[in-house]
Amino acid sequence: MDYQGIHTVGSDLVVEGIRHFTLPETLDCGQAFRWEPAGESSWQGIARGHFLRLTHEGDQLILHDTTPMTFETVWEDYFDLRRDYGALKEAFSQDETLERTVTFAPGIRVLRQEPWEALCCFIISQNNNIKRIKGIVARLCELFGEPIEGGFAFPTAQMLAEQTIESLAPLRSGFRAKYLLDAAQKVAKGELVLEPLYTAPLDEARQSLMTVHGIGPKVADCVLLYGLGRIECVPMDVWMKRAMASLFPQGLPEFALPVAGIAQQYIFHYSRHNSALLTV
DNA sequence: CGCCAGGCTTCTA
DNA sequence: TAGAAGCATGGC
Repeated sequence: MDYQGIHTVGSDLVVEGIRHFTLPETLDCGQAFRWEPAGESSWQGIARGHFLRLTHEGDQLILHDTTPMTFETVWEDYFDLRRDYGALKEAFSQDETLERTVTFAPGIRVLRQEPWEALCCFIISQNNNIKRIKGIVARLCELFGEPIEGGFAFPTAQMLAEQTIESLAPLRSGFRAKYLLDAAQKVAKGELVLEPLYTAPLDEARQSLMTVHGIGPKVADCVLLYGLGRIECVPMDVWMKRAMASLFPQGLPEFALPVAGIAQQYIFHYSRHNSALLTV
């Protein structure tokens, strides 16, 4: 558990004694695409159908206009605050290289996003850059998402399944539009059911995701890690391949394998910001 | 302007 | 079955 307790101040919810969590490192490390800075020490975004603005002050995390109920049912899980990152990072420190990547951005946590949203976002991410991914995701929500307080919810598979390549054109998502459509249709028809993938055997889950046209091994692993809580999963994109070859030519240390996806997030972020240090 | 982007599908040998 | 080309669009 990475916080001590909560209390309310007016309409805000204050998380006391927050540890192993900083907003820029967690919300801007390439795992989620709907968060943006909102002033000094504050960020805002929409996830799980809720708008949230939050502020980090000292060891307090302030969730503005949030009830204890919403914290307990949405945000505590989304930010994975029940997980003990202190223990995790201490374990990672057994390996000198892994320790270096953790020290570089110690405030990273792996978010527990909605599987359908993660699926769409990482389809969009393929052969794309972060800036444009965010733009496409924003347009996707504005055009097809349910209006909510503060913006738009992520569109449902049913809503997207009713679209066509032509009606998706305003997204300017290029060749990925047909992939989104196929994913939406398979989910809407029940040909792909995401719920069981939280617990299904990993390779079975991966194969199931890869039945979607446009989902390969890397996107499937992103959905498993970021959307389905499968923290043993390591998405191997170009940066991770480079980082692994350079920093861990023998592979990750064995003790890290059960939580390799979390290690991956530190390594990924480190390699993106220290590409000059990666030989090979 | 030209290269590249948290890859995948399709074509080719 | 491996490796390369093509893909839409726009960031830098």
